Amino acid sequence: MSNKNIGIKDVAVAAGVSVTTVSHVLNEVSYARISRETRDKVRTAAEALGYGPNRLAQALRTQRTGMLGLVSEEIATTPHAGRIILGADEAAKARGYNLMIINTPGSASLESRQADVQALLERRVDGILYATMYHRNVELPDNLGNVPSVLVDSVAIGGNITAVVPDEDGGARAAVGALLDAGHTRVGFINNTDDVPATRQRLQAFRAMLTEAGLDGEAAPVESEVSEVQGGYEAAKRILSRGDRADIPTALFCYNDRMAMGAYRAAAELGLNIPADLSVVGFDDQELIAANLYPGLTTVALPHYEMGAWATEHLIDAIEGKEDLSLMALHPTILGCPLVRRDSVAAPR
Amino acid sequence: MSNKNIGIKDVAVAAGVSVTTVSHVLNEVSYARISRETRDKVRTAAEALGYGPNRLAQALRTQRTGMLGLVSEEIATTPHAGRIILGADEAAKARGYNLMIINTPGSASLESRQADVQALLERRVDGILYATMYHRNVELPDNLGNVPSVLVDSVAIGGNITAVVPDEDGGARAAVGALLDAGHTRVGFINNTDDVPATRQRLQAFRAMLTEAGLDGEAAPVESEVSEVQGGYEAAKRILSRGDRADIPTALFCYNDRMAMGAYRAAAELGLNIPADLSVVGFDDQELIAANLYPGLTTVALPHYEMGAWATEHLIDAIEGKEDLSLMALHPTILGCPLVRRDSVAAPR
DNA sequence: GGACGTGGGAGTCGGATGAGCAACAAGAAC
DNA sequence: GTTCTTGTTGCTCATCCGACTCCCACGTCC
Repeated sequence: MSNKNIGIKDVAVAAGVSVTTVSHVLNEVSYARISRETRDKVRTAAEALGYGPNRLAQALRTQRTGMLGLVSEEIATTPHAGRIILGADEAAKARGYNLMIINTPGSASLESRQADVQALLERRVDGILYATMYHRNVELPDNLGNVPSVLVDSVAIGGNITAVVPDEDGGARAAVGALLDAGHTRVGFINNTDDVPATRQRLQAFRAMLTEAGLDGEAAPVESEVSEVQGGYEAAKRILSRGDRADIPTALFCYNDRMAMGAYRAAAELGLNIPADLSVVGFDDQELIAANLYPGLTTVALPHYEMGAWATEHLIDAIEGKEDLSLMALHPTILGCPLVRRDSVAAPR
Repeated sequence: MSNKNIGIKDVAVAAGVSVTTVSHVLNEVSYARISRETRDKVRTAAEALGYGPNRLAQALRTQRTGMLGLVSEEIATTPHAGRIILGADEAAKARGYNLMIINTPGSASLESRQADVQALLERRVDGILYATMYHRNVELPDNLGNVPSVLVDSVAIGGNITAVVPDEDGGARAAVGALLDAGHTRVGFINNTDDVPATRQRLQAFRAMLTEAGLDGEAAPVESEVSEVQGGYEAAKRILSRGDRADIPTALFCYNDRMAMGAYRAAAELGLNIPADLSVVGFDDQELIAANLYPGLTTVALPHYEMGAWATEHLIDAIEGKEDLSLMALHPTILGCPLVRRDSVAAPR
C-alpha cells in the first residue's frame, strides 16, 4: 500500500489545495482558519495516499528530531542494560520519541566515547541518555554538554549533570531487614572487592542496620571476594566455617545474586539446608539466577527499568522546556530498590 | 568547544570560499577540482570551528540517512536480544551506520508492529532488521517491504524475505555427539513442549545421531516439559527414575540451559554426581547460567551476535547495491551453533 | 472601509550537485 | 610574434530535498 515517496505536495494536489493548507490541516495549526470541508478533503486525501510525514524534513525545519540518543555500556554482557533500554524505549515511545542506541565498551577511551556522542549530535538528537553498566562514577565526554543529557546508573565525576542512581543504602537495609525480621541475630555479609559506591554503601548499611537492631554491627562477619559465583562460594565457605559453632551466622546477605549462587553451593557442600539452616538474600534480582535457584532467592531489585524511564521522562521534560535539568543536577536522584521475596529466608532454628 | 550551530556556511565564510567548495572538499568529491591550498584552508577552518555535518540535511538531500531500524522483541526479558543488538551495532558502526531501536512485546498485534515499522519508515531508515526473541515463524507487517529488510532468528510465514537462523540440527548433533564421544550409550533428551522449529529439529537430530551411532534412536528416552528450570527438573526426575536400573540414562541432552539447571537439581536430589554419574549438555549458552552452574555446563551456543552482524552486513550490502537480497530470500541462511565445552560431560562409569 | 473568514506564495532549515564562468596555458593559424 | 582556439584548472551559482511558517491576497458582510 503505502508507497514511500508521497509527500505533502502529492496530498495537496490530490485534495486540490496548496501545500500550506495541507500542512496547516495535518498539524492542526492553531491560528490557521480552514473550513471543515477543506480539512476533510485534506485528511481524506492524505489517508488515501497513505501519507506519512518525512521526519527528516520536518526535523530540519523545526530543529526537533524527536530522537533521543542512548549510549549504553556493554549492552549484551549484562542483562541490566536491556532493562534500562526497555524503560527508556517505553517512556520515549509514550511521548512520541524514538531511541538511537550506541553501544560502547566499558573500557572505551574518553575519545571513543566522545566520538559516540558526536555521532548522536550530528544526527541532532534532542537529548542524550548516558547509561553505565553498574552504579559508578564516570568521566564524561565534554561534548555531552551540548544537548540536554541525563546520566543513568552513575554520577559524573565533577558533578553537575542530572543523574539517577539506585538507592544502595535503602536496598541493603531492606535486605538486612528481611533477615532481622525473620529473627536472625547472627548475620554475615559477603561483599564485593571492587571500589564502587555499592561496595561501600551496602557495607555501611549492613553494619548500621545491625547496630540499630541492638546487635554489634562492627563485629559482624564480612568477607570480600570478586563479585562472581566463585567468589561468593569462597567467601561463604570461609564465613560458614568459623571456629566456634555458636559464632557461625544463620543468615547471609550477599553483594549480588551471583555471589549468592556461590553461597548456595557452599551451603550444600556443608550440609546446610536453605532456608532451614541458613537464610540467604542477594542483590540485583537477576531473573535468570534469582528466580531459578532452588529455593528461589530472596533479593533486592535494582530499578533499571525505572531509572531508564525516569531519565527519559525528565530528559523529555527538559527538551520541551517543562523543566530545568540544571536544577536537578546538584544531587543525583535516588530510586528505590525493592525487596523481592522468594524462598531463601526463614526463621533460624 | 564544538558549539552546535556551525554549518557549512560558517566554514565557507571562515575559509573565504563558497559553500559549494566546502562541500566538495569535505566530501572529497572526485570530480571537484580544487587546489591543495584551498583544501587546506577549508579543512583548517572546519577543524577550528569544530564543524560537524548536519546529517539530517545531508540525508534529506541524498536520500540516505545511514540509519538502520532494528525492531526487536522483548529486549529486556531475554539476554539474547542484547547479543543481536550488539552484533548489529558493531557491524553497523564499522560501516558508518547507526541503529534506531524499537522494542516490541512478543505479544504485539500485527497493527502495532506495523506502526513500529511505520515510525522507522517515516524517519527514512535505509533498511530494517527485524529480530525475534527465539527461532520461530513470524507473520510480518506488510510495510516492511518498503525498504530492504532482513529477518533475524526467524523466518517469515510465506517466505521471500532474507532471513538468518541458527543451525538447530548441527547444534543438536554437536551436543549429542559430545555425549557419544565420551562413550555414553544410554542418553536421554529433555525436550520443550512448545511447537517451534527448535523443538522438532533438535529431537530429530537427537534420534538421528543415536541411530547413526548404532544405537536405537527411536527407543531413546525423551521427556517433554515447559522449557524452564522447573520443567527440566521434573523431566529429569522422570527420566532418571525409570524402572530398570540398567535402563537409566548416563547422559542427558537438555533443550536449553534452564532445563539443564533443573536437571542439575534433580541429579543432586537423586544423589547423582555430575559428571561422574551423569553427564549433561544444554543449549543456548546463557552465560549467567551455563558458566555459573557447578560444574560448568557444557552447552551449545546460539549465534546471536553473529546473526545480528550477518544480517547487518548483508542489509548494508543490499542498501549499497552490492548485493541483491531477493536472491537470498529463497532459503534462510543458517549459522552454526558451536559446542562450548565446560565440565559437565565425562565418560560413563 | 475595516473586520472576518479562507487560503496561497515564497523563504527557510543545511547541505549536495549539475551547470557555468573566469583565468590562464598550450597549441594552431596567420 | 600576434591572435584565436581549445582545454584545464579552480571555484561559484542556482536549484533541490520535504515540510514549516510568516505574511499577504482575496472575497464578503456589516
